[in-house]
Amino acid sequence: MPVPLYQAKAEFFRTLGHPVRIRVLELLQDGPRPVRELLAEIEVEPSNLSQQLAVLRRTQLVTATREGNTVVYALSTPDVADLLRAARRILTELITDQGALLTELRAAGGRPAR
Amino acid sequence: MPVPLYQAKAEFFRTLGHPVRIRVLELLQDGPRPVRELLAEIEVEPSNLSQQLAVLRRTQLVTATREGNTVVYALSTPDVADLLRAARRILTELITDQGALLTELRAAGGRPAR
DNA sequence: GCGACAGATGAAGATTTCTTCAAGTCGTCA
DNA sequence: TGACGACTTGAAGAAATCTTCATCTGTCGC
Repeated sequence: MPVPLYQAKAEFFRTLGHPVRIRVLELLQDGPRPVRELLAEIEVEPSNLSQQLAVLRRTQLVTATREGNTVVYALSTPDVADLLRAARRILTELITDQGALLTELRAAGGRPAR
Repeated sequence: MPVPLYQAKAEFFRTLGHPVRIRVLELLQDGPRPVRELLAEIEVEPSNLSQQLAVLRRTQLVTATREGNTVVYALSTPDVADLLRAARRILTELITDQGALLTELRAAGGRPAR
């Protein structure tokens, strides 16, 4: 094993661990988009967006194609969408659980635990 | 929106972005385990493992229960396993694609691209 | 109560990752 | 050809994350 698998996984998740990168991936779920459009929807400076796109390119999560004047980005595999869906599911669950716990605590008249 | 959703997602993925934490989650997929066992399977100092477990606890991905002498950790939801599976799928695909590309390049007699 | 484990926590220096700014590349159109 | 628009790249300071070490808490057996 050249690079331990669990380390590759960790790196992979770290790639997803950035708000701008997540937004890009979510936007690309609906199909390819030129940088210009990404830029219009994400509040960030062009050079910063470019840096984040570079990270996504390096890890092969997206592909970039020059089309004349502009550059179009796309997900390199639709599996990414599955992953984001799975993440959303967990996140939703964690958040509602937290909410439920909070409600329970308040109902019990308790002060914040611990 | 208190915390933008895409930021919560990013934080969530960042939590997964550490080799030790990934290994812990994978070990816990097969069921709850005491720290002692985790420590035996992961090469890391006790205090470091503890730090990483604390991160996982903070994000509610795992739960800890004291059982007399030892502390037992468990996944807080089986969805985590799904997520890891989805990640594994993408990773496998990316890696085989890379491998295929490499083979292709070599077959074409090319020197390493770029 | 004491001593010995099993873990957790706090703090600080070492690393990584982010953001930003200046400069660079590649097309397009006059 | 030259100027401009659309991105990209490199570099450096700022900020977040890691690792490690010393210390602390909770259990058990004596």
